[in-house]
Amino acid sequence: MGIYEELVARGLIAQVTNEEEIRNMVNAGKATFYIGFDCTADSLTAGHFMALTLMKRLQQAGNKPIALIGGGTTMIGDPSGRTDMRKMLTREDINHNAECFRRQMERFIEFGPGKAQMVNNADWLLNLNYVDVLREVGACFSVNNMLRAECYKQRMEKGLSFFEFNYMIMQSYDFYYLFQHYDCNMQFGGDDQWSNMLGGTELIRKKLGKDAHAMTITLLTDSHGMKMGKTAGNAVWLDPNKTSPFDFYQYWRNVDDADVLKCIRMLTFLPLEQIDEMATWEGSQLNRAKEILAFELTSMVHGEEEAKKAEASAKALFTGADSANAPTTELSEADLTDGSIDIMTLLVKTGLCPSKSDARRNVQQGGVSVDDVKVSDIGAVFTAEQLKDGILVKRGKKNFQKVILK
RNA sequence: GGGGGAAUUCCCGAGUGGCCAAAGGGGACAGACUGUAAAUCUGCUGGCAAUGCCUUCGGUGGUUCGAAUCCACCUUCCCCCA
Repeated sequence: MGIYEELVARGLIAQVTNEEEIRNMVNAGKATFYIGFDCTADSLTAGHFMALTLMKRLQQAGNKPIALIGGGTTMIGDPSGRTDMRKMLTREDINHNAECFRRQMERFIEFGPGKAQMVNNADWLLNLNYVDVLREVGACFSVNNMLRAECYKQRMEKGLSFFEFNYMIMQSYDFYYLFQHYDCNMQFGGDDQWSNMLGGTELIRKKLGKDAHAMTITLLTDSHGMKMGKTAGNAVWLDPNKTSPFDFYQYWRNVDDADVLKCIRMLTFLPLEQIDEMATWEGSQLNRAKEILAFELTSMVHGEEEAKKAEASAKALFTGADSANAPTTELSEADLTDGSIDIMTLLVKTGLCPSKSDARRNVQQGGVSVDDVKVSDIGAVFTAEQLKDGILVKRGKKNFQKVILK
């Protein structure tokens, strides 16, 4: 089985421009492909993770990845699937973000001569001359066609500025540029990028009379059709300072029954035979599959060491065993009032609740416990004596902090 | 260029002088049930030194005892005509 067949079997491929040619090229390790990353934040997210694993899979099969940092395109912002315009970022922010991306990617992909490369489209986009671009590139685009593109549909109702409308042209130019200067013959991207990507292959055909390829990755959605990798609108980050390894682990540990197998297939590197066997598991047995998923992904992103810790913490928390690896908050004497601390202040200090009002609600609704004893009195107080040995504070079933007085 | 409309809390969306921290829905959070799942039911959803006080209805001023609500100007967006 070639790499292309494996990608299909894992359900990773959504659309391709020419299946036959792409299969041959990819299986023979002859593709030089790029994936663009918009650097709108200072960390990659779980959503980018799939793209990273895909680059890795293809690299292992002998193909050459190019990670394109959108230092130039981020100056505009992709309107695809958005209902409002993105906030404009400054150049300094964008450069900082690009640097953060690079560090995270190096964990997955081998960069170096003859291996993967990283490029920044700021290097060629920012110096373009407006009139030249209009004459050379703009002439190749039909506004009529662009308006029909799926990615602008939503914006046709809310309004789309000319500024953003140009995003597709910039992205197409990237491919055109990489095709000429880096022998890049294929573009990868999320399925929502399809129309932007076709813009690139069209441009190359019109300007150079040559064929380039495009291939999209299935968007990872849950059983309700929502994009995965987000919790309550917040992204699940790959940066351990933004999403702790434990929270990262828990995110995957808690996916829907209906989504586990799909996630394992698409995101992990476990052999397909092993996955097919898991597919026969049912009911509560799926919990085992979720543990595997969470462990595999956490070790890829944060290392096996961290994955083991997260797994141990999770087990300890839910089985009531020792809490040696629990996330810990250290308090000092200064955090105490008259040698003790009340439950509401404690919840806020540990970050378990955002405000005292919220802490009060949680206590009143019976969601708070300390060392597995429910706290129902909002005036409950803990003394320095109790805190010295450490106590385990829980809000709800899944949020907890060990608190210790230093 | 001309005319008309809109901006409300995490999101959608009611509210057109006091009864408004602001209906309803979604989401989130907590509880019950479970398998750390889903579905369902219940509670809850600005903050605080909490039967009270403070901040919030695009921005800035104004009218009024009192403004999300009225007036002026500004900003942004939508629609129609050119």
